[in-house]
Amino acid sequence: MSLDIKKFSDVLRMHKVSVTASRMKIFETLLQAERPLTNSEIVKRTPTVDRASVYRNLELFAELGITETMLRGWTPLTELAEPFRAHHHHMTCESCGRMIEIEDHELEEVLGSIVARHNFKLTKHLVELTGLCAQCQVS
Amino acid sequence: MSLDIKKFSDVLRMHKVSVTASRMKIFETLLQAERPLTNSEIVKRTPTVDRASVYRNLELFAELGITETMLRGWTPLTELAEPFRAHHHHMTCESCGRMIEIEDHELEEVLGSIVARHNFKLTKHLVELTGLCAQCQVS
DNA sequence: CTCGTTTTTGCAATAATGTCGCAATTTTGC
DNA sequence: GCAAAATTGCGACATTATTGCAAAAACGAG
Repeated sequence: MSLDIKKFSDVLRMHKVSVTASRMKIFETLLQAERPLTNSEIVKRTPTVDRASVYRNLELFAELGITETMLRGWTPLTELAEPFRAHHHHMTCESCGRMIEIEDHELEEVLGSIVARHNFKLTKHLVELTGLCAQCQVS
Repeated sequence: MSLDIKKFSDVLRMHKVSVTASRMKIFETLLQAERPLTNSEIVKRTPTVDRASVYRNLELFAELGITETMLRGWTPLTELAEPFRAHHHHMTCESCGRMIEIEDHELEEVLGSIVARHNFKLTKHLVELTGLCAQCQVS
């Protein structure tokens, strides 16, 4: 059994929710995804799991912090979060749709200081940059 | 006529799209909103405008940069962007739902340098912080 | 392993949300 | 004003999401 799968079932157990075949399927779908997916893509890619169960579990995953959600236009996209995926943000090209992952220490620090200033306790954060990539600027 | 309304119609004319009553209504709804709204809230708050027209125009507004969209859970929320609203980001309390607006020069600079490093040309960006506010941490 | 309990699932019905084509209306530029 | 172009409302439809409930699966104690 892959390490990720084991980590995943541990997280479920840790929160005292059952480890079921449906949850495994959905998790594997996200694990194998080449990019963040829409809800309906996830539904389509887990044909053995009923639509309702997919939704119920995606909501659960979000609550447990297993997944993160971002926005493309008006469509929410979901991908795995830490520790299944390294922490990162996204920079999306409006023209070609390419999505670059961003990891930046300084950014994280600035965010930390903003939060501290307001006495917030941060549980998650999302940064989305949108524009034109180098190629699409010239062509 | 309010200054915002005038600015709004100027933006429309500048992009050579018609200034219509529907667009005005939708814009006013956003202008009067006390917080970012979901699509269906906007539909409900503009009863004289057909659902389809609301959607078509919200899409137009987003293209023209009149509005910005962010995510609450899986639900996209829309609010006015610059110049109708000062540029800002959001910090949301998970417990009480309160949304604090963030404005931070250093943050903008770091984002700028990240973008430059990748030769992107930025058209917009979004920062969403989620956690517990000072009050909810103690209680 | 087996049993009783609890949780989760699938199903089916239904609600909510979003999209599309088209004729009628409104806006625009002249 | 008037003709052309853009936009709207309407209605039908497609897609997406939610809910109640009985059946099935997972759990944990013994």
